[in-house]
Amino acid sequence: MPNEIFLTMSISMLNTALEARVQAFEAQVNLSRHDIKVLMHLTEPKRMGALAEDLQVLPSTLTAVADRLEQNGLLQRTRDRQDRRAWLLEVTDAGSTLQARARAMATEGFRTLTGLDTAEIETFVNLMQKAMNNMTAESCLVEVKP
Amino acid sequence: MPNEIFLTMSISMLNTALEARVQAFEAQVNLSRHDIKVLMHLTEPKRMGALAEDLQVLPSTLTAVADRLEQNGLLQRTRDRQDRRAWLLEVTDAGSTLQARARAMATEGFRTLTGLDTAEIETFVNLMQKAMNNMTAESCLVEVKP
DNA sequence: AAAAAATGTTTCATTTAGCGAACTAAATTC
DNA sequence: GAATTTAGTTCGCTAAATGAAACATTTTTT
Repeated sequence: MPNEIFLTMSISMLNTALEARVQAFEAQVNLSRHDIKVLMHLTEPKRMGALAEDLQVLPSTLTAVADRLEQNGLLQRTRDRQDRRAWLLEVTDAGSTLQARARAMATEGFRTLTGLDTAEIETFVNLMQKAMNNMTAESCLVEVKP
Repeated sequence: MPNEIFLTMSISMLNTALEARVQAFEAQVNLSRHDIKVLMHLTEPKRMGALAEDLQVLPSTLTAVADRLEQNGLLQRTRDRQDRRAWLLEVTDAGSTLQARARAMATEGFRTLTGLDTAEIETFVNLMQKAMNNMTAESCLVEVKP
């Protein structure tokens, strides 16, 4: 099996396992794992469109998610002063608290699941940083559009 | 941001991007990307239950997928001689051909998307091998069950 | 040996998540 | 100023997954 295929399949399986581990947390915070994932991507205030791009979904997909997170007091929508069509999504204090809990859980989960040590994790980070840079700089993502 | 969080998010984004690249192929072969993913996991004959475990879904999820792949002549179901309740899924010649095409496409896609060179890919494989071994040996996957 | 429990897969109703066209309002282009 | 494009929402639709129940078979218990 070519290395790239092994990696593609392994990445998928690891991703699935990491997402599955969010299951217990879902019940605790009354959010779906997709909602949690969206919240975790809000490391800074972002426009709906930019967030959709990050997550590679259509903006219409995020409307309901933003509604739920807003209703749960975890984020707030504010108009972008530079373009009154646009909304900025910003995490609230409650949202930050939840993000911190989710990060702690995910950090521990990642280690438990993969069994990688600190040096290996740093190597992994270097590889993924290069991959992420390549994905964005080269604009070789498949653009999500209708 | 802790390394583990960066990795968790990057793995998710890379996985999404890899899956998105299957889109053109879907139209060519008249299968959904989920069907293609299931087919690609059949590197050897497997039981429905084992395949479900690999993919971390319930067996009921795979019934319709197996139906479509069988109807397309890409796999066949045979009874497991060791347990007549169980079905073995085995890729047909046509299925192997499609797998080969998908592998070629995914191999090229992986390189293009990540920009990683051969040495980096080998490092990545070592890390992922350790992670996969840990995931299965430690039985620390969240068991998928109703 | 018979009965009970467990397992493997399917069926089918339900839920969830995403798409995509159409819409409104705002910005940009001509 | 008018036409075109963009940002996000609405809403109908589809696909994918769950999960309980059913059936057949196997395994375990009595």
